[in-house]
Amino acid sequence: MTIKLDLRIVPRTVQQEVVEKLRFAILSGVFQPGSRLVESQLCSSLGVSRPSLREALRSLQAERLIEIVPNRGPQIPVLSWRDAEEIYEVRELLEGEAAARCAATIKAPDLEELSDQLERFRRACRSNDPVERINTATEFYAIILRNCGNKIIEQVEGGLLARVNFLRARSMSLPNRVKDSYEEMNAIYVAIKNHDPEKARKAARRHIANARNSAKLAFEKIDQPPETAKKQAKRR
Amino acid sequence: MTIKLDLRIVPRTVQQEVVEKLRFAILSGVFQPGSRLVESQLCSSLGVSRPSLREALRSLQAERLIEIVPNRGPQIPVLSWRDAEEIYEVRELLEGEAAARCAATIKAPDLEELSDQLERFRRACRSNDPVERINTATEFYAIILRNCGNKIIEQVEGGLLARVNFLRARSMSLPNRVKDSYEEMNAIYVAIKNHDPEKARKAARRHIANARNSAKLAFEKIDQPPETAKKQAKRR
DNA sequence: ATTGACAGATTGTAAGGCAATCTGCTTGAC
DNA sequence: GTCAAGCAGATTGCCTTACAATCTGTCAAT
Repeated sequence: MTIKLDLRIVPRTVQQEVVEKLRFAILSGVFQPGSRLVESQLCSSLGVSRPSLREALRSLQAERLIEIVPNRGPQIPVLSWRDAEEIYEVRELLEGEAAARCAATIKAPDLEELSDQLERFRRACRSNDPVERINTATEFYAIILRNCGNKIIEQVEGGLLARVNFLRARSMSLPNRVKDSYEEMNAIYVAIKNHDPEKARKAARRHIANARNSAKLAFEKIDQPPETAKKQAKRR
Repeated sequence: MTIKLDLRIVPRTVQQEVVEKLRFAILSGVFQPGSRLVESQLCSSLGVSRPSLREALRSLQAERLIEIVPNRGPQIPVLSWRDAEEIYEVRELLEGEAAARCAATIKAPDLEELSDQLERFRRACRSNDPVERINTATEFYAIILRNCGNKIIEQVEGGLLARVNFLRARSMSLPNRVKDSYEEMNAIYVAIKNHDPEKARKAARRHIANARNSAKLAFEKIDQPPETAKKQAKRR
């Protein structure tokens, strides 16, 4: 079997770099939800012209990472709990399906990669590095999604995950959540290893459902001081 | 109960109009798959400046209605059958879920609207107006999606539907497909009316699965003369 | 306290320009 | 005749400048 390698070189354009930089910044929580992004400021801090920046903003708008109100400009959307909940509901469907397909079709080398990644997550849990926990967990899901045999699921999930990602850091830091999280992910892995699609689907769904519940607790904690939130809302 | 009316006026910007016009044009099949879109031509035919057009193109790119290759510009993506199949697979999941939720929660007035729309579709089937058939069928699904209580499902489905829409006109025109289609949609409606979520889910999934099979036949019919397709591909 | 008007800030859109890249055609060598 | 090299035109990526439309906040007037 020959190695299937994609040699295509995709030139990196300014526009792409801006999209990636801004996406990373948004996901990292650099901008407060509800805050406005001023084009001229972004231009100077990124070192690009306004047209290039505006193209990048349109891309992010279509990804729903920012909202653009005509004549007011781009701003970081304020995610209500209901919004987040709906995303988790769809993720439950899609990740369940992905895990089931994965269990049916995954090959040995990919399975091994999944196992390694789970181990990495376990180690990250023992250490006290929340960023590493998120990264290893994300990569664990990513392997499942890559091997589910359906690129659309992968694409859609990627978009949804981005939008609730900032909740994950908080919910992961809830007491006991890390340990539960590992056990749930291990259950998914075992079901996939045993090529049991329905068990894998259930395990994945349960995992997302639990993550949703943790996220809800975390969300209420964030939203608890309503004074600050209301002032913020009024100011814009 | 007071009437809940959204009085907000959203000013229409040039870039929005361009996005809508181009999206409509793409979905209507004005451009051949694989053909390139030249910015200067689009600018003059739309009567807008290049920056505005390019912003609109970025939006469409993020919707995956066009592809933009650096230094080559935008082009209409060539949908392989596998791509289309994967979209149908995800639609089966999502529309099934939407129908089930709809069955659980839909209220009388919306149910009546659904019934009316089904009747409109039935009439469109009797007439020989393929455009009207597609429109009424699309609106039938849209009502279900609107009432499923999850905006994310609605959004994702909208994006997916757009990308396989051009296949629907062809698969609908296959012999007997119209009649089967009506009966399947009627089954969905009856299950929703009876507030039977699982039956609604199954009916919706069966409907999409059948639509997928018809689309496959239609797709093979399009793709049959490989000479033309290859010449087209070579030319770009 | 509410209204009205004004100034400053910001966005929406256009136009022009130039370097980098791609494409197709021609030329030249074998 | 075939194939590689090179050239010219077309096209895109990106920047700068510009200006009208719109929004926001302030301040005076009622």
